[in-house]
Amino acid sequence: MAEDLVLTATLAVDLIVLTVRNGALAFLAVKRGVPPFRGRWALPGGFVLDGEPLRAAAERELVEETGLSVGAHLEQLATYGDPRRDPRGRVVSVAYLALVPDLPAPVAGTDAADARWHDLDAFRGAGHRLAFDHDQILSDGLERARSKLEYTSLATVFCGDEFTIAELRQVYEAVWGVTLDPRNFHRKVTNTDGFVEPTGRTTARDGGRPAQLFRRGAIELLHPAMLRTAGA
Amino acid sequence: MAEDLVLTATLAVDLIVLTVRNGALAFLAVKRGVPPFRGRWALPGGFVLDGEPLRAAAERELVEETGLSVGAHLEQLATYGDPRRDPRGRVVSVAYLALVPDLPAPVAGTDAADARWHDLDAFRGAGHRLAFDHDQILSDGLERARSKLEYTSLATVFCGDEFTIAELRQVYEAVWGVTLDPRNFHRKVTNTDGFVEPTGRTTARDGGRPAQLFRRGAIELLHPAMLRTAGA
DNA sequence: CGAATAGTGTCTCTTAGACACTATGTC
DNA sequence: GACATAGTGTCTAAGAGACACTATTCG
Repeated sequence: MAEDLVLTATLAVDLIVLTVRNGALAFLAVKRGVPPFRGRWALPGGFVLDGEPLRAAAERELVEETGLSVGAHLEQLATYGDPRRDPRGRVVSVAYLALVPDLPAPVAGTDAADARWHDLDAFRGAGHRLAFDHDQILSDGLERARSKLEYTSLATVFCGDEFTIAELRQVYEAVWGVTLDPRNFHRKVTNTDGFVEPTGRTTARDGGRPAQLFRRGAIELLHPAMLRTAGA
Repeated sequence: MAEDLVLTATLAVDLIVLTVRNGALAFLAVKRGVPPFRGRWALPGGFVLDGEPLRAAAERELVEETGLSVGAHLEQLATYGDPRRDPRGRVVSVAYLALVPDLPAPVAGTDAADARWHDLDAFRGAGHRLAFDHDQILSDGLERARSKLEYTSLATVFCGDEFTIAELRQVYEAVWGVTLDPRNFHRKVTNTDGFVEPTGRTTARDGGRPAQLFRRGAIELLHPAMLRTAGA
């Protein structure tokens, strides 16, 4: 292996930030203010700095580009290193997946012309294309999120600190694109030890019988798993 | 973001190559022939070349260092980018996980003093430590393999082209470190459409009643999943 | 009151797991 | 024959899903 052939690449991080807004799955995008792909929507992200851990770079870039901070859940997704994925040269990007509750509107940072939440189905239905290979990255992140809802209690990170069972169900319905039976869902969630814990308080924000409020339980893995089967 | 602070890192790939030998889970290691960590066991891997896709680098390094080629299954695992993970400087490593059938002994390449299969439990039981952060990478790969056996048909890639149900069961037992009921396992596997397909041939290599031989089926995802619960 | 949402009871079907039993080879 | 491994039958318990029913609010 000749030393002069060894690659020194520019390292970037990109973020798939998912949330549930108005019952629909949404992701965070920034409109590029500089070339390449100027004016196109892209995932938030940017270059890793010298001496900076990858995860720290992801957190920093999110704040810089959108004014939001992650808090809830941030995990590494995958690394994208196709030699031609960036027209500027060899840029290898480590993608991170963040799942967050319904946050305020983002504020575009210096390199961005705009930043906002996009309803995922609407964005794709309109035929929009993200910059670089970000459509692929977004798809991979979405698939990771969908499958993690099955066997972990991660759905709770989409909710606020206190939430009703119905709100939690709407998370599953939005992420999986299915309709679940509210009664069976309620029993399943409340019977799984450690999934959610009652706070003792109630809310009537939905107009019917007041619902109990819950918070995240201690467990991370669900036994048995939630099933992605569609209901009525 | 000042341009002079942007990181240009050296990119590497490392491989966790797992197989089942003599009923035990084993991984492939090379003894380092050059500093740093000279003389220590490490995962096979090396630097990505200019213009080379990451996955191609993983395949190339495996052949160069051990004479083995992957064939069966190779997937990206995670990327390790701690600024101090390599004493030579900032080296970011993309780890790949390979699952292979029982292959011949590896042959050490030019940079390696030795290359061989290590029984995983014996290696750890003896208190050996891999170079760099490779213990962590190995653990992560192992955990990925363990969980993927649950919900995919990947266990079959540990077997040869034709295998008996008992051989497939031994894969699960070795990877999960449990004992499974042969009768229930047999029924479960053969009743899951597309998991394995009968070849019509039999073998008597284990001294009892001849067993039917099967090959991999078409499906990739198992419904319902295999459960990691220990049997008698 | 009706409408709406929260939550429980209960039935059926499928599957996991335990394990008795039968089948077919070698020695 | 004994022994070993392959494979089937059957029972029980638990969970998924369907859905009738009760509970508690608002207007």
